[in-house]
Amino acid sequence: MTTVELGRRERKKLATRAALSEAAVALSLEHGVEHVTIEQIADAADVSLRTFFNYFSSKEEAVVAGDSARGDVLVELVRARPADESVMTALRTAMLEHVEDLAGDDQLDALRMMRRTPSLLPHQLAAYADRERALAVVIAERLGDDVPDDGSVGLRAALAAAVVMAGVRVVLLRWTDGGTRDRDVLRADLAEMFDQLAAGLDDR
Amino acid sequence: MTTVELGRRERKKLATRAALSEAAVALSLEHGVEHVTIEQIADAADVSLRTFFNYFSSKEEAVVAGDSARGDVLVELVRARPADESVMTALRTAMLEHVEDLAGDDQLDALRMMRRTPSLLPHQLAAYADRERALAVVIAERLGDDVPDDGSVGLRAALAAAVVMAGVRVVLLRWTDGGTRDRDVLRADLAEMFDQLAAGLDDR
DNA sequence: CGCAAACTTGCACGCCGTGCACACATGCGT
DNA sequence: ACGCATGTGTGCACGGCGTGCAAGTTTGCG
Repeated sequence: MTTVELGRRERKKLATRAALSEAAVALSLEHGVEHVTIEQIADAADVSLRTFFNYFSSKEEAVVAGDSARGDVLVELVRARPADESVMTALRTAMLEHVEDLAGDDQLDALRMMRRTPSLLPHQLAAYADRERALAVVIAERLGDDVPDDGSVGLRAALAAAVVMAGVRVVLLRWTDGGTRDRDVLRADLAEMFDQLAAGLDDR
Repeated sequence: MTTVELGRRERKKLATRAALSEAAVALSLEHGVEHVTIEQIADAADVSLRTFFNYFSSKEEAVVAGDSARGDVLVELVRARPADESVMTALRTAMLEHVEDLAGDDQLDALRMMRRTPSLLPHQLAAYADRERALAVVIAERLGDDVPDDGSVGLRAALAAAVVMAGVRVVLLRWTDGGTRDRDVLRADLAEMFDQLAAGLDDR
């Protein structure tokens, strides 16, 4: 992790950012995203409205930030898999590990709130796209491709990243929308998703 | 097509919508999306600013509308494939047909402009998500699933739709970002994309 | 022709997002 | 310990955004 040594300044920044994001989620859970103003969020985090915009460029970004951070963890889990694992094996294993990181019911409630708020959808998808780019780089490295500084990768890596993120998104959406909170169900759906991808999605 | 018989009212509405969308694209191409105000778009389409919001809820939506409509065509092409084709065959064939619909250089310039405008990304992705839902329904019907009125579909259909849309997005992005305008290159990349999906994206 | 429904428009209002200037805190070299 | 360069927080101002509302206009239909 990069969280080893930070000066007071850095720590304060992270704390403020976290406070803003948490306030955004809490207020949105209570009143609905649409009915929360940025000013309320800033007040709850005890900073000025102007300062809010030093950290996030919109209310939606603040609400989604937590979810986004969880996605970064997934990318790191993939990177941490042994180099001799195939791409799809590494992705599958990392994803199943990642299910453990989904914490308690409050986080799940927040997830549900986000997934069913239409105005949040564009920003959630944009967050997915960000992680997809990061994941593509990790996959390209695993494939032995050399990745230029601009982050452009080959078709194969970009495709694998996009497809798996799409699969994860679909499975996660169905799980949060469904009534159950049983993680075994989620694990089973993820496994089936990877199985179908491996089988080429063929129906004949 | 559904464009057979429309009253004057409906035709005017479609014309206004098209005029707004085209004005949005033209002005964005000329000045950049960020520097175009909704008022300018409304003026160019010769309607009031207030009327703009009767058609689109944001500038971005208007700019992306054309691209979005093209996506609907793709979904219809898939639906039109013979019922005895497998899902992946129908998707592959429809997509290759769809390449023909990409018209001249001006449309391509518009596409390029959209793809490289960051503030448009969320709305483009949301548009993709809309078509993904429609595509999932078409796929579910082809699989013989019965689709309830709320549009919910099985994992298999949802997954196939999401994965193929993700693949198309990746290939299209790489093509527009690359220098070439050669459609044979695009066709080849699409074919390779489907091949890799069929092969389960496996690298061992 | 006349009415009901749909569409357009102007107005008003509050929120959003940013540039700017200035105050203040921090870290760093001396 | 001190002072300076740099970075961060805040208030202010301003223009654009998005919507509810009510009044005016057009369209479709009996």
